[in-house]
Amino acid sequence: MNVQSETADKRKAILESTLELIRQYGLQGTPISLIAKNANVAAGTIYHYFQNKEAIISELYQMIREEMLAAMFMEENEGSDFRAQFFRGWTNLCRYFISHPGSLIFIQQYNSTPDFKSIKKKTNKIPGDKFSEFFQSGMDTGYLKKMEYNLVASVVFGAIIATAKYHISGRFDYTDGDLCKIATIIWDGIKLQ
Amino acid sequence: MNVQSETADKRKAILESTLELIRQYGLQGTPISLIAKNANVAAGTIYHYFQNKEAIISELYQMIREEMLAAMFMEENEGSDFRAQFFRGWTNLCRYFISHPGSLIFIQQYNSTPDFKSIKKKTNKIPGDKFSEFFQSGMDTGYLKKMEYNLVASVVFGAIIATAKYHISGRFDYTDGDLCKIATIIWDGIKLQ
DNA sequence: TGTTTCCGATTGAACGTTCATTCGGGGCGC
DNA sequence: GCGCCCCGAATGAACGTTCAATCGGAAACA
Repeated sequence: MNVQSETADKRKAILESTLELIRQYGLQGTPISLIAKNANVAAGTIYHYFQNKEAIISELYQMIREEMLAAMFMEENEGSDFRAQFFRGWTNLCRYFISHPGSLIFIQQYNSTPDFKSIKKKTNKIPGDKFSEFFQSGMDTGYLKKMEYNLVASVVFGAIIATAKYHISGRFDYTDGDLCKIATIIWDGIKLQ
Repeated sequence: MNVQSETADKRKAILESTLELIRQYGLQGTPISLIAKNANVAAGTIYHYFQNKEAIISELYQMIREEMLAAMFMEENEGSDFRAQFFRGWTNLCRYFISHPGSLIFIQQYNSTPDFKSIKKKTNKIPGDKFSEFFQSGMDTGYLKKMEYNLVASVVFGAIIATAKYHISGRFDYTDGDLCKIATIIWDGIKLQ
């Protein structure tokens, strides 16, 4: 096929194939054999690139977490006011999940699969802090009601997940305008009245 | 043990044991053998009461859905005004999940397990309508902003799930007062300003 | 009451399948 | 010919499900 090292390609193919299959069949519904077939690779080859199935899952988890952060803080946010930053951040993350359904499904399944709970702990702390700082700054500058971070988090992140899930499942269809409306609802709930 | 028919007890024990094990080990992490041991029953006995594993899961799903509805519309809501009805309904459902962690975990896993998606369709319609009517009446009587149901649903239900999940996972602790504060955030977001 | 018959409830070993992982070998670049 | 990449059949553990055998109490009969 290509000139460039196929080694990297195979590894990437395995990861992509795994994510795609998990989106379709779920975490426990995608055996190694299927991953191999879908990546045009023999089952044994997978064990050349990864220690075991869990290592694939783990690497996908790390990748997706980084993508999420990158998606949320995509553009320069420094210049604009707090409300605009919030809207951009919220809709960005929501759109990320909507346009990467595999990522949402993966994260949901990963989080509700007790086997993987132990590994998670390592990388848990950083994102929470970043978000919490953002909302704290909103309170300090008088944009937001004074309230604890965990209360805001429930509403803000809960709505992101729910919206993306509804959209992906086909239960509802959300246009860009709808996302803005939802962000407005949330904003009206958290802003200093 | 007891005088009363042990037949009914065994059936119930199997269901309860299954729910408890799923809470601990997840849906695919609880084999029939474990369910049997935990219910003090032989593996074969389970197949006397249920056609197969899926039938147990299915029955649990129906049970929990009914419990959810009952929890949300627990008290008489007819007399009070819309705002009070909303607060009671929201906190009731949230508290239900917090005090029945197995139910939340089960529902989450069930919804994200493609194998069971097909059976779900049968009972999907009724609850959505009930909720949608409730919010529609709020808009008609001038309590809520005019907006489509699916926009409200994302925020309201998203926050319930997220709050209960945070609480159960031990990430945050929510007191009754906290639940009220979250409900207030949401109310401020959806009410007619 | 004592004995026999009968039937649903219960058991757990056995079965067939599926899965993650291993292993021995084949081909290709150096 | 050595090392690396890759293959796919083989392996064994785990699982859902089946089934022939047993249990225990209720009904029938004496």
